[in-house]
Amino acid sequence: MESDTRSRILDAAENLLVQHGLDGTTLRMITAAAHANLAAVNYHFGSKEALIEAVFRRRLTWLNEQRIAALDALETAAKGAPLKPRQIVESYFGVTIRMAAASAEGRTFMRLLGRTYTEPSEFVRSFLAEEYAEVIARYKAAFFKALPDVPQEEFIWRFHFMMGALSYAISGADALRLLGPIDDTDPEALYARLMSFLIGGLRAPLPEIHAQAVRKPRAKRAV
Amino acid sequence: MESDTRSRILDAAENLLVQHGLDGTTLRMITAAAHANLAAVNYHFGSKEALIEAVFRRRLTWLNEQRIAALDALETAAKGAPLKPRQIVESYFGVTIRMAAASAEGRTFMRLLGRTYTEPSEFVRSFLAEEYAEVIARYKAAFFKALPDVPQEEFIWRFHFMMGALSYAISGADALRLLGPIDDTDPEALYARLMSFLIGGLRAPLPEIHAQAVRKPRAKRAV
DNA sequence: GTCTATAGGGGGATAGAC
DNA sequence: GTCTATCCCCCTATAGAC
Repeated sequence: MESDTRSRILDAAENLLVQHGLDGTTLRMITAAAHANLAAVNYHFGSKEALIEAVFRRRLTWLNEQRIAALDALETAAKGAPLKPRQIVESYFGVTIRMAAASAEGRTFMRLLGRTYTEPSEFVRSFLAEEYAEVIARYKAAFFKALPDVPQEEFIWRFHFMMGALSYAISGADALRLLGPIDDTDPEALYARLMSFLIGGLRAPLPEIHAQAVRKPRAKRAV
Repeated sequence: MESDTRSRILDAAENLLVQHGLDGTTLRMITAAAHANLAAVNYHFGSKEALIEAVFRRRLTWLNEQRIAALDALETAAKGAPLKPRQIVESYFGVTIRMAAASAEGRTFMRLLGRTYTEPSEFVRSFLAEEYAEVIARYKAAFFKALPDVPQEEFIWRFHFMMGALSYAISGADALRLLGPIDDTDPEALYARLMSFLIGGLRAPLPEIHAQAVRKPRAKRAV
């Protein structure tokens, strides 16, 4: 069961990053936890930033491939017809929740990912943008086709809100436990709850601004 | 227009914290931006942690008082009858969005707050718990009364999801702009969009797990 | 109250032996 | 590939002059 130093460093970094954040995790903490030497990080990865990037890419590349594969399967089955919004949501978020459900490592990573969406660090932003480019393009296209009545800008906001709910769902342990004792040990239940909420939000009546925008293009811009 | 050193430090810290995070912001950055001396932070606040706490409490105490006042007004008007879920949601999130809408400082602070919910740092968690205790208790009680059919655990999750959507809504500029060009300069539009989504999610049909839980208490726990 | 100067610790990175 | 030792930088906090 001896894994090589490189993998041990990645595992240790993943665990520590989710606990202490990007800046709060030091190379000394990582190498100590990985039973490796301090210099090993620079030998294997080149720098702290490059290590962090490797931690994300290791699982994120695979995750996004799964998402695309799930969408491919749906679209093949539909033979060119638009998908149901529910199918698309289940496809995207289902793959995500399933990764969290499959293993403790998956959960750790998803929590790290949830935290990191709000991390404005430039270098993180750039490689996340790279990793997500294809998935985003594919799912946006599928949603636009499935919901031709929803203005694209509205949909982008709703997808954004869905990501927020997902993020909190996964990092639930960290964020406001203030709300009350919650049982987040049952991924199937979490999946069902989240899906119900997301579909409800996605299919909600459009806010009035759209009607206004059509009828009165020169309406006052509210403060 | 000369403000005192203490206020200038708080303002500078607020701006820098949202850009660079808690660990990424140094006292040197803050005092330089505030045109104050490095030692001034320790003189006025005692430590970096105490300064951060002061940054949050300065606006959060007021914000939560507003939320409670809004709920008080609704409940007085209702004379003991349950409120509509929509009213409660609009009350809580409306106050929040309004603070973001009112000024650039409000927006900055709300983005900082959104980021911080996922910050697992112990000292942050403890003073946030303190600041939120009363609001959470009041709103939970109002929701339970308004939605007697929704199991409390389900509601706690849904409130959690709503907080996530709110958080992403406010920190929209930071998080996945990948989704596409979004216009977050119109708080009224954002309010309308978010409210529509949140109400849709809150009122969504309950997931099947509840029916199962009632009918088969000994049902297999899904992995 | 505000400054300078500095203590004292910890950070990332690297040189060079093995 | 892995280690030790070390460089050099930046951090928070404080002592003490003004």
